[in-house]
Amino acid sequence: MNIFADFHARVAAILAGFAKAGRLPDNLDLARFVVEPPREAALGDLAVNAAMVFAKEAKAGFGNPRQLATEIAFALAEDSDVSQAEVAGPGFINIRLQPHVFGAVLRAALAQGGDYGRAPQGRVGAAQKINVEYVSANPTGPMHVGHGRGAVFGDALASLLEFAGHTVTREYYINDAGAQVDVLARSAHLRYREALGENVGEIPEGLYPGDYLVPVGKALADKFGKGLLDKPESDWLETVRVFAIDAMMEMIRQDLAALNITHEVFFSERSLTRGEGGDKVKAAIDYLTSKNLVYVGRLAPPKGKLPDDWEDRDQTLFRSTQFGDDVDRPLLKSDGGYTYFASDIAYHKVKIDGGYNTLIDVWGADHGGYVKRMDAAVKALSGGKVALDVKLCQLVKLMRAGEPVKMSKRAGDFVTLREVVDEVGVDAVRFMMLYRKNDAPLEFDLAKVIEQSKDNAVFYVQYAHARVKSVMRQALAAIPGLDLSADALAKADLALLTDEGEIGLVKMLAQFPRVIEAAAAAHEPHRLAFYLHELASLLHAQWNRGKDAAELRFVNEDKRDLTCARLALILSLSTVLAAGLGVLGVRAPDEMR
RNA sequence: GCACCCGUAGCUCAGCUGGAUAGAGCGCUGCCCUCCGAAGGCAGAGGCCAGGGGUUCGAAUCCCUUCGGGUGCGCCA
Repeated sequence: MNIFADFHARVAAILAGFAKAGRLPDNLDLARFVVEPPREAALGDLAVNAAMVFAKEAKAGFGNPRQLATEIAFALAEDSDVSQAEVAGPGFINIRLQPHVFGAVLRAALAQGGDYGRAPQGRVGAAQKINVEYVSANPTGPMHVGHGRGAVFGDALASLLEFAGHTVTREYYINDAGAQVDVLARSAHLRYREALGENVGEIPEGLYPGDYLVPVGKALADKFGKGLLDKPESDWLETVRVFAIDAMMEMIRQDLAALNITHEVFFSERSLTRGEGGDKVKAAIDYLTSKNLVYVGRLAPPKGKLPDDWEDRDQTLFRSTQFGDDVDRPLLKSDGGYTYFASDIAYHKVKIDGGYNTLIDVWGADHGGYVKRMDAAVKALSGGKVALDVKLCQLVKLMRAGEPVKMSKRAGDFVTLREVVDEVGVDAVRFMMLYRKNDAPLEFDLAKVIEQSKDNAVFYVQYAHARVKSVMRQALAAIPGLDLSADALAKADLALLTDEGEIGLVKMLAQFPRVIEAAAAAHEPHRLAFYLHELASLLHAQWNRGKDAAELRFVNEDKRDLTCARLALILSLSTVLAAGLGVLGVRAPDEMR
């Protein structure tokens, strides 16, 4: 039950009536106006801006927007759920709802439990098939904190979209085709020689020095003995590469598992050219060629400082400028191989052919310069039918008690994602990474996130949930035999909830479905995190009012009906907290021990 | 030189795709525990939404521009 969407439909119906009577054009885009909570609660329960939005269209039939507003308000006042509808300010319609509407919201929330706020089955038309590609760290080493942010973001976004009624696939693109996996193979081979007793000394420049390859070397030695020793690289490279990539991917999978992240699809870049179905990169290029979007030409060198090895020559180019890119982009390297972009085009073509309406790519901010060309490619490949949204995650600055954590680039001496998770826990890592817009830089303070104070948003929200559970336990102790099930509490006399704070909490509850919808539509899970924090804040505040005024406490032994009504309220709130945290992948504990 | 992201309270950040008098936490000042978890809460001070133009009923939000910060800039991934 979403009263905002509900009343949007009712106002839309009123407008349609005016259109039928010839007083408004009948091609109004009804998605343009909104029904939202008013700026201040004192103004009412719902605010509608339709009259102002359609001011231009209403000129002929109504004169000025206030007249349109007045007539909409008049029609709304007939609604049995409305106690008052009045025009205010430049043309807002402020609606005050009958108390029974909020009772109905509360009962609906209790009846639906963890599914309250989940998109109803009825919205088939709006549901999409969405592919979320995230993490996609190169399989050359353990994940660092920056990867972790993209991972958590992508995972929470995927869950959010599912909760909002979409069909979602979580996907990981393995960059296993480039030169750096050859470097990985050489590095692993060195560790292999080391495992067989050779003193390899310092790891040479250009190879991966990290200790994490030591066990890979040992495993190679166990499996192949001396079989890969004293042979030219061409004899062992392929074997070692496959082996090392598998080991790295296994390690990455474990890092992700530590964050409760799993992907349904791991897509190998290499499989594009060597997998079943032939060379998919060639097929993609052929497809673009057939659309006359590929040509051989010369690119102007970039202005400013020229690259040292610049060589003016013809290239095979994709006409990305036709789709908004700044320059056309090369598809073939000078050695004849495919560029990374060419592979990525093929990869996105595979996704498009998979029937998705929306593709979401989660990348690090350092790939921002790549967005336009990818967008151009998806437009070209899908004929503009498939939407691509690239979400860029900014850097994570690791801090400890206000001081930056030193991250030297030397010898694999960096803080891994795993170390951070082990130190502060999954919940803290996940929530803090989501408690920020994805395109804003993030300061992650290792000391602060394990602090148990309101300074720490994770704790604060979890505590709100635990506090409700605690009150429930107290209630049972105070009134033995009380039935605390949602079914029983839903039968309480909810009209007894008349305190301002209580009504504020019910309104907050009513907003949950709307927050889910908006956050999902904008692909912004942080909105949910902020909503949960605000909900927790209101809950703590109401709890505290009971400190000063005993009659406001949730549990009153001698007022059983009132107690039940209040328990119904906070139970529904705890359900929302649990559901919301669940979407973010954070636990909702029953007690904070 | 060009492109993209960002600029909101002393600090860290929200601001619901253009709505009403711009919000929260920290920090600062002053309060609240014989009482459901003070691991909390209440109140106060603090702003030319980087600057300047524009679009319209209405702009922190959209467009142009200047300044300041970040990222990237044939064939790497």
